[in-house]
Amino acid sequence: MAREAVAVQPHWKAFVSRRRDPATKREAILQTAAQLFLEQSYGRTTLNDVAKRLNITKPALYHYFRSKEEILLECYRWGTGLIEESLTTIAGHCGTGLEKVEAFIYAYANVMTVNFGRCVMRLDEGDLSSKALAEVRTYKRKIDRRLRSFIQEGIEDGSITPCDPKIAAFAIAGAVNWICMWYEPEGARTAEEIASQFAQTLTQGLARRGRPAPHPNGTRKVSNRES
Amino acid sequence: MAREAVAVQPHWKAFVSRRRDPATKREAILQTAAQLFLEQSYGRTTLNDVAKRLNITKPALYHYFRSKEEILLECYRWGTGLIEESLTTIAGHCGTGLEKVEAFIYAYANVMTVNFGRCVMRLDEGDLSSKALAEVRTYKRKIDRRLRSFIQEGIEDGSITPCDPKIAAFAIAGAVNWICMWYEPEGARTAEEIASQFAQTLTQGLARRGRPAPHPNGTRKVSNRES
Amino acid sequence: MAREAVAVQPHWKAFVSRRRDPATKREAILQTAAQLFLEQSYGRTTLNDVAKRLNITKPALYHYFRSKEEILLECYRWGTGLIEESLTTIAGHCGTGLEKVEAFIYAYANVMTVNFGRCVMRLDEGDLSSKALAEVRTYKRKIDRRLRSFIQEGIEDGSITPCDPKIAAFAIAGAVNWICMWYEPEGARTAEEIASQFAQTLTQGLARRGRPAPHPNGTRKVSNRES
Amino acid sequence: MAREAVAVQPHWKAFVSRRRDPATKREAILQTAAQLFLEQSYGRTTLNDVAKRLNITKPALYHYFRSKEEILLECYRWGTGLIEESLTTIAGHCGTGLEKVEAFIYAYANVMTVNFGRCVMRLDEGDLSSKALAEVRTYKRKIDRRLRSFIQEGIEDGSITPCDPKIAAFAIAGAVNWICMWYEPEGARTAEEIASQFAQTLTQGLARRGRPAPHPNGTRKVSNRES
DNA sequence: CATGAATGAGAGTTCATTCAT
DNA sequence: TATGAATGAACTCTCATTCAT
Repeated sequence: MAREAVAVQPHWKAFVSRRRDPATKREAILQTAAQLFLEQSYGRTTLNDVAKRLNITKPALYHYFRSKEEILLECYRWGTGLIEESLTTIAGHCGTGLEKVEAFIYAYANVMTVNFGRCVMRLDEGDLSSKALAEVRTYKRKIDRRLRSFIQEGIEDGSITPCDPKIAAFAIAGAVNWICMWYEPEGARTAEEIASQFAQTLTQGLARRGRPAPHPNGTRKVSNRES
Repeated sequence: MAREAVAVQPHWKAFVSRRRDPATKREAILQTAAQLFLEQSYGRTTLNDVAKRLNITKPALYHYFRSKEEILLECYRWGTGLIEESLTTIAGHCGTGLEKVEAFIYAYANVMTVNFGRCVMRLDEGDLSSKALAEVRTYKRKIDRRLRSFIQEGIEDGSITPCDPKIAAFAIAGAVNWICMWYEPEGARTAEEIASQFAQTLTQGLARRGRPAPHPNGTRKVSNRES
Repeated sequence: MAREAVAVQPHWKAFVSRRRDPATKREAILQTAAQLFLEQSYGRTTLNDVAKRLNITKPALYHYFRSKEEILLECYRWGTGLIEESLTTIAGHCGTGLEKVEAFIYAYANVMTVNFGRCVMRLDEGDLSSKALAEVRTYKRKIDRRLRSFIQEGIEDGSITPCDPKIAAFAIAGAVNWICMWYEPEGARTAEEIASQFAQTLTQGLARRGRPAPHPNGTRKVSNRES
Repeated sequence: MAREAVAVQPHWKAFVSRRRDPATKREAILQTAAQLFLEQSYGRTTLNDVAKRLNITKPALYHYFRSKEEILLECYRWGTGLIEESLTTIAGHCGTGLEKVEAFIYAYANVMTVNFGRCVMRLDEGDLSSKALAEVRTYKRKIDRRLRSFIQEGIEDGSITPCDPKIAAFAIAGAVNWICMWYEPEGARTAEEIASQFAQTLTQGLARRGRPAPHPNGTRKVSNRES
């Protein structure tokens, strides 16, 4: 993957020669910016930081992007693009609703471990202009709707326990989105391990199967749901 | 609760009289700041914004806080305080591990619907100085360990399916934390409804009980984990 | 006049004390800026130049004006204000059209010798935003219409030779506006001398009275107006 | 005239073929620059703007001109050249001083309707380096002296009313220079119409002939200058 | 105490100008 | 030759922070 290649060969190498593919340079800038945004927050990342890490000067960035915000927006676009891509693949595959949800969790979890994916969920939307915000919101809503539709399918085909698809989708999305907050590329678990464990936990639930659900007495308000 | 009172009586009223409890004023500032941080991001919120909304002047803020960052840090402290409080209550209660987890979800979900709680999870930690960051991280870690210990208890007392408590805790925490991203005080669902639905979904899982777990063949990457 | 007072006591003195009339300071800034705009052009005048000449710092200017352009616009407003003022006075006075035109020339010429007046005519309108430009244009058009109406009156009451009021107004306005280009406060002629000579030249014409006016017959370039 | 030809065939066409007279290209650049300087002011016109309108790249400009300022200076030179040209012609023609002044007005007015001429009078001299400024001032002074000498001649030969030639020259020059501010090539009046009307107004004056000059009593400040 | 005024440091952005190909 | 890429210098503007009253 290009991503890996770039990781191996640091981004600033894209700028050693003047005659290098501009698209490569553009991506190098985005990668670097995304990383810095995640490390220090968008607000504290200056264009100088970005430039310095790429061994170029600040105005050089303006050959590739019109403004700092455009860089931010492109990170969002790239990230949501990654997600949509896998969603489309999943939606096309046959399978029960539950299977689709599992596949969603798996794919999504993987995206959350790469910088662009993390940007989408971690960066503060308040830093986008209202126009850009609208665009990003549209992407996110599309993703959310997809997940809900999978759950709905599952309820209809009997693979998923009847529930409010909206809330269930939020729970799942939340769990998976959160990965971007604690995942560390150098950490003990691979992205795949995390992804499959998440699929397991969220679809099967925490409660032990084969015995009656426990009596939730004592827990103040938890709805009684046992048989 | 003070919080509710303040909501009814807007924060700036705390400053109408010179003879008002300084602690009240301090809290009013924090509440206002927290709200603005959530609305516009920390970076885009100026102390002028805060002051203006409170009908006071900027330097007046410096009577109550040493710096902008201190305000931010106090928001974090207040939010984590709310969480710890309920955790201690829960830990003291008897019950199975699963029950404790349920109670945790319920309590946590509620905290995520108030501004200070949302700040803890939504604001970008990159805006904290490294010292303050260390402090906040300590709080968060403590919360995370508590949740893991509940899960561990549950595994040991048989109420929870054997699993990696770390990952399970992340899944649950993620789902619940995410509430702060989409919850709207004026929305259709009350905080309590959300909380109990979440407890349900996360403990029981999505998959329908009483039938064999579905065959996830065909779904590209989902690891085959049953039988 | 305030203007004179300020000239005697240099503008930066307005800033020696922190507690000075803000309006005075605002005007001091405007005066200084106007002078610099005339000396170096708007584009080459930096806010630092303005600040330095006033012995204050750059951001202090932003206490009194929202932007550099606002300073420019205010110069225009002040200048056009001076003109309008005298126009209104003149219009009210009785007298033939020609007398009004003379009075106009006289008053206008005087305005062209003070900085704000010079700004109105010398600075490049291209440096105004389109909104501000519209405003300024409105002012200028009003002035122009006034002059034309005086000429029209004169034609009607017989004090002015029949002619196209539009062109005549342009000729007069041009001659007088141009003063701002060559007038030097320290120069040999006082503003009043200039003003009255102009009134003379423009109303009576260059040509010696008492002999027939020459024939400007349609001849394009140098008219051959023989013997 | 080259000027006309270029107007018909837009300037950028000069660059369609590589084998084109470099002088033609140089002029095309100047024409385009002059136009932009007049449209947007020198300060706001970037070399990119110029290049874009000519469909060439920015560094290409540097083949023909050493710097942006050189372009500006060349515009001035071209414009003053046009004026001098006609002045020499006029000076050579026999005729009274008044006739020469008329011819001057006529010729000058025409120059003020073409871009290079307008540049000379409209652009802010503050944008020139001091060296270039000195050069331009020399040109302008020469023109001014010429006009004054015509007036002086007229006074001596009796065709012009005795007056201060300096002031009179300023009045005339001002009126005519100002044309560059309001003249629009597409406007209702042709350059020639304007020119001859101006000659009329300025030489004959506004005041109606054949009756005594009016009594300017009542007009506040007008000096009483009649007998 | 509280405030209007002021500041220093730094951000994003622009642009004339020059390499390097 | 002619150009895309890069730069350095500068400018406007912002904001947390602190005097001075």
